Amino acid sequence: MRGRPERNKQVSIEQVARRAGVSTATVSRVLNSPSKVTANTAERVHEAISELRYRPNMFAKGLMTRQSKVIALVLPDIHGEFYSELLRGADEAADELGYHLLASSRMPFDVSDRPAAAGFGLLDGLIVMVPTTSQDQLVLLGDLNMPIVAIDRDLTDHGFDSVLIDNSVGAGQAADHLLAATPPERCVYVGGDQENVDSMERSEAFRAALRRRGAEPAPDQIVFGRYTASYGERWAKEQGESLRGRAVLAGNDEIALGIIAAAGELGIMIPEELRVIGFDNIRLATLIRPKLSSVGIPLKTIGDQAVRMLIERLDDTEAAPRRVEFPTDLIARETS
Amino acid sequence: MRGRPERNKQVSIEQVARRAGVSTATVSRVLNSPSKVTANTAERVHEAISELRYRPNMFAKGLMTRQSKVIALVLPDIHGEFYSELLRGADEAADELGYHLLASSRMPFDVSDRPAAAGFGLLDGLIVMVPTTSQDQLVLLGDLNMPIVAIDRDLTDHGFDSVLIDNSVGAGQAADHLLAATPPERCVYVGGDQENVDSMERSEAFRAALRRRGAEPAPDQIVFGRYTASYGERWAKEQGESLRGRAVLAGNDEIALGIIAAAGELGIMIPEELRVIGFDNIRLATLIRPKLSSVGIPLKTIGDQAVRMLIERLDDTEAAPRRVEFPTDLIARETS
DNA sequence: CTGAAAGCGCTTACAG
DNA sequence: CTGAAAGCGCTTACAG
Repeated sequence: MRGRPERNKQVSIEQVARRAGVSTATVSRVLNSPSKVTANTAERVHEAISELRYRPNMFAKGLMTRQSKVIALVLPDIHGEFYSELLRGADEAADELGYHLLASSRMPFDVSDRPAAAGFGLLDGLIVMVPTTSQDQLVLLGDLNMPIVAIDRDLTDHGFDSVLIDNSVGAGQAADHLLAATPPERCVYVGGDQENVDSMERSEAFRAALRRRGAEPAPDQIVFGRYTASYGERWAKEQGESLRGRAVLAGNDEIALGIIAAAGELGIMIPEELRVIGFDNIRLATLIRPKLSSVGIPLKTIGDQAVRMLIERLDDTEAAPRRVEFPTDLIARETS
Repeated sequence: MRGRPERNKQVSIEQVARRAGVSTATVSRVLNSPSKVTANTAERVHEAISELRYRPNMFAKGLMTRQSKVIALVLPDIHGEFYSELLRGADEAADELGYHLLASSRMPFDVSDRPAAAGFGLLDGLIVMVPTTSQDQLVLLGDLNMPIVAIDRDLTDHGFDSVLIDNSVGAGQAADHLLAATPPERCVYVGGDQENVDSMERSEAFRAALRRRGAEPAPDQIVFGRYTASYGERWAKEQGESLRGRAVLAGNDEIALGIIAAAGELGIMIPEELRVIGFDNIRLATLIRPKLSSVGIPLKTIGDQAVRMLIERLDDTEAAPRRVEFPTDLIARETS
């Protein structure tokens, strides 16, 4: 007989039990606590299971156990190079610990109303990257009433474990690196969205580095826009010839790439006439020529850590929220 | 019976019913079929719901309804630029249709054994990108016994709806474009993994284009490696000076970027001395200078289509598997 | 070690 | 329109 299998004809634990000549309780035991069962009966049950191609109903199971063994990673968007390593680290850790990790780009807005968002009810916990300082999102997270680990934002005060990125170290290194060969007044920070926490922290580290040299950055030495290449390109083109002799720390690699592209069109040589350092150290950084200097973030480690914290939290809802912070690090290459 | 084991304080439909002075059936109705309920009682129930902050237990609900309104998109890996648009298209369609989309990079191997993989049991359906010709994976998909839509591979014979990419159109355009200014014997296809269906199809289209000009490609004019920039770079460096005057169609943009990077180091000018066309048209293509020519794939449309087919399939398990194919298209920019 | 039975929190015919 | 009740497919104390 060919054709697609019929789904509605699901085999239940009851049928397995009957086939193996045992009770459903025993079938359940061989599946969940094999040590409580004779090798003999276990074998009979396993036979029945594979003969019938039995697969437990996860809804029924979840209804009793109150867990699904699936967790999700919610990112502002799952697109782009940036999250690659984060996902990879999280994925591997989840797998190692017997959980399944799913990624979502949608925040669970309006959980109570939107039917689709109800899917979150099936998850044991959430890892959420919260890049803005918006209060609304926090309220929503609280309403979710489930174990949550925050990435990139300290939410321990709100009761959430938090995995943080220390932007100041790497941004400071980058600024110092630029300042070593370019006068302070020719250095500039071109950041992403102003509401973005990382973007702010990086700008502050940049400002601090200048101050350490006794220089106060002018307003146009610290600017904010968007985390996109097109913003970088636009900014650079607005600067035009005045770009020559400057050194820029970009809010992320995309912005840096946009600036570099614009410089190419303007005939400005990098790094001879314009020095650029990006942030995030996306894989692409080593793909272009000259290779992009960038501040690296240990994203894989961060993903790994977030998963471990979440799964520990699942076992102990009461423990005080923990906070872990990872440093960033300048990787000087050819553009600086 | 002694006191009930107070495992949790989750509020149930029962408590809502009591508070509103109605039966649980009525509460369920105001949630799922409001038209069957008086406005008056509906209001009372809604009040109780928000006072108690009631949230339905999705496991119990799923046990009855046999659906979760959650679907997943399984990709070889969720990393990298390539899948951005695919995810975006799928995400938006799912949301529009009242479903929640989750992404996973793990194929549901060993579903019966691995506890983590059991999470798939909570999904209503799957969209799977199957880039290889491996038989094993097909068997696994069949074992899953759930609605599945395949992307990039025609699995209608196996009972799965399929969304296909017509590589030949775009690859043919690209080859013709190269052949218009470079003699056939100087043109080469540098592909990804040989087992990859797309990589093969693209090479065939390339070969066909040469033949249309009466030229038979030599073995070293069609090579396979991996879908990575480092492979492209390695290949290009092996060619060395012989690169000059060649025109290459790369298996994807990453390979193209690797080749371009190597050319940069070798001092070979693009496009004057070496012409390059990539595949996939990742966002990065317009970010480098010269801008990368590339064959575009309508990934967003593909993601959208896959979701719609899957959700339609959910409503009608019996209909014959459908197949939809989308064309590719050359976007000539500066590297060719 | 094993089974009978209660119960998890919902939905939905079936009566009223 | 509404309620009582059966039942979805599991797990797990409780007895034996």
